Amino acid sequence: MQLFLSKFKNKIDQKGRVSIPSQFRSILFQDGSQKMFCYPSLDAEAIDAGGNRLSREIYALMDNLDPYSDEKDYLSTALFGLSEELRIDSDGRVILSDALIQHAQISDEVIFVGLGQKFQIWEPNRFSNYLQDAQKKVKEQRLLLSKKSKGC
Amino acid sequence: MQLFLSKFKNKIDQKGRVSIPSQFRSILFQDGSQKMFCYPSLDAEAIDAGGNRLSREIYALMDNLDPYSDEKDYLSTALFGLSEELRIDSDGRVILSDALIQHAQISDEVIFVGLGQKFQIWEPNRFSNYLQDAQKKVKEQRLLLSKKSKGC
DNA sequence: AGAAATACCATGGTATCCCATAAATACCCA
DNA sequence: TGGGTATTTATGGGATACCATGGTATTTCT
Repeated sequence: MQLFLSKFKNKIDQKGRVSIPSQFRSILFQDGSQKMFCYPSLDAEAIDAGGNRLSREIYALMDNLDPYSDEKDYLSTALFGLSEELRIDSDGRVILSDALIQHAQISDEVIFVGLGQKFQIWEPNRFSNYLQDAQKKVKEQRLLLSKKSKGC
Repeated sequence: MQLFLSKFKNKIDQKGRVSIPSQFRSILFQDGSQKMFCYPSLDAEAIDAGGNRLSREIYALMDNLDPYSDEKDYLSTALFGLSEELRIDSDGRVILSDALIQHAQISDEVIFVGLGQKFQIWEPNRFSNYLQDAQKKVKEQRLLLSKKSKGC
């Protein structure tokens, strides 16, 4: 099973096209789709994206919820209502929708960030801010882990 | 199980290629991958690297976290987003990414340092400084210990 | 017809492959 | 054991393939 790893900065051209990094593209093609499944991140100013595995995961998540709960209504709106399957053109590019671009505050450059099962698309400056927070969190987390292991 | 041991100094050529020491390379190939898994060291100006065993260790760490928590988002960004699997070419060389080079302040030479399960890649001067500090600390630690033992 | 989406083509830069060389190491056999 | 030969290894360079990106032409839909 291939994972989305590392990060790549790519440009958006005047037609709104942006190349999917070839490493990510080959993973998408592997699980059969010529599409990129994506939706606005629930808790970040970014776009969540992936292939068939991600969309199946989302479907499964919905199935497990109480059919008549507010939670389900909310999630299905937030995820299904706003999710899209972008066609990947013959040169490996997609065109992000206005809604996605607005959510992530993207202008003319984006960063693709691998998160294992999925990846995110960020406006570069916003991402570097988020990354700083993330690194801080990791160091704290690592302290926790080392304390645990020391626990005599 | 083979361990990464000893240290080796190698050059980075004009194309950015650097040979992985053959001893390390053969260990990497042993566990099946033609890739070198690596990421910026959390607490040093160096690159942490290894093979499949190391990457599996990292992935396992992620699997233990609640899939939809902020914590997991942060960690997967910092770990997956900053990790890379560098392809090892037919001559046993890799090309370090700009991000890794910048983190470790590398110019045209590097030192590979074996750490058992993994190894690190350092800019030579930084490594010798680090080594001196480490040795100093060991001596201080020893003085402390001997004082304590006298105290009884 | 006009606008947007799609297919197709061109290009510069970079990664990858392949080969050459020199130094170091391992090997072998008298 | 010593001396010479073969193999491995690090490194450099040329040729090729790939990739991100920009542009033009063609199709599609309203």
